[in-house]
Amino acid sequence: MPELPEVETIVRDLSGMVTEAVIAGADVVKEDLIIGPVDDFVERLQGRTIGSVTRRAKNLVFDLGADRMVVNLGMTGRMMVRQDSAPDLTHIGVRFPLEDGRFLIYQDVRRFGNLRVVTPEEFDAWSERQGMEPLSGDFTPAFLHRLSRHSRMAVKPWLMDQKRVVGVGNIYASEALHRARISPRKAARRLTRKETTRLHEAIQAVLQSAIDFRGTTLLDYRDASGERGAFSRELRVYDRAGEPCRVCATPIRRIVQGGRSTFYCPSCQK
DNA sequence: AACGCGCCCTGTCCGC
DNA sequence: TGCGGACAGGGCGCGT
Repeated sequence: MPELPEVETIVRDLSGMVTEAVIAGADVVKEDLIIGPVDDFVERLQGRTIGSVTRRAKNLVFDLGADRMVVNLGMTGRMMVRQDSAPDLTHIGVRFPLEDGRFLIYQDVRRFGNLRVVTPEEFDAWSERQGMEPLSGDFTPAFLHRLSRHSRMAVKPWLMDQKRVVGVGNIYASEALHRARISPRKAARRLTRKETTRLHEAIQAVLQSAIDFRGTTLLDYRDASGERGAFSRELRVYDRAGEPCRVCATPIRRIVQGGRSTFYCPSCQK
């Protein structure tokens, strides 16, 4: 579920809510969510102060001083702050009681998400293996164009591959390509310089706009307070098969690429 | 190396 | 009402 804007929204919220909070413990309800030994995970969290909450790619990163906790939300993961232990919630994966009496709750219906504790050195090594942050200054039209030269893949699944550029998932890949007026089926290496320039601009614009609207909620996504994202209403093509293109009124089409739905306007995106 | 595919898991919706 | 199949914001590991 969560792509860059959703994770960024959660991170900013959590940053204001739990920075300087002390983690009293970790009640691991679903052990398969934890990467590595569960007892080690719990031990390394207990009594630690949350120094900061940041984002790398689609992951939440909690700085705990000696270690870092990295959380990937998968499709249906949620990280929320509650005043109680959230007895009303189903599918709770991990409860983190805070010393001030509140609870940090990790909830995940499908359990595609995961949590792990790593050393700063392990974190840096992992971070270096990730693709580029699309909202960073290093992400330039020239960089995107150079990357695209090598791949015969269709640009839409190509864009979603996190080893190149991170944060763009199924929704924002379709949305960015529509804004850039590029067919999702076009081979990455066939993109012209003008197209990669438009795509660069479209990626940054759609991600920034989605952050401003606090993310997209289709079904499961919730922010750290349990609220929905408002970008759903701003979507131009995603989940709009058969509905008129907001630019030219041509019915939006749905195709499958790499087992995932792609939405596009056959008229705007040649 | 690059790429396509199946799979992990639970819930919902749609057609019959 | 029941049931099978398709589908859902991700990512890993496999084979070719």
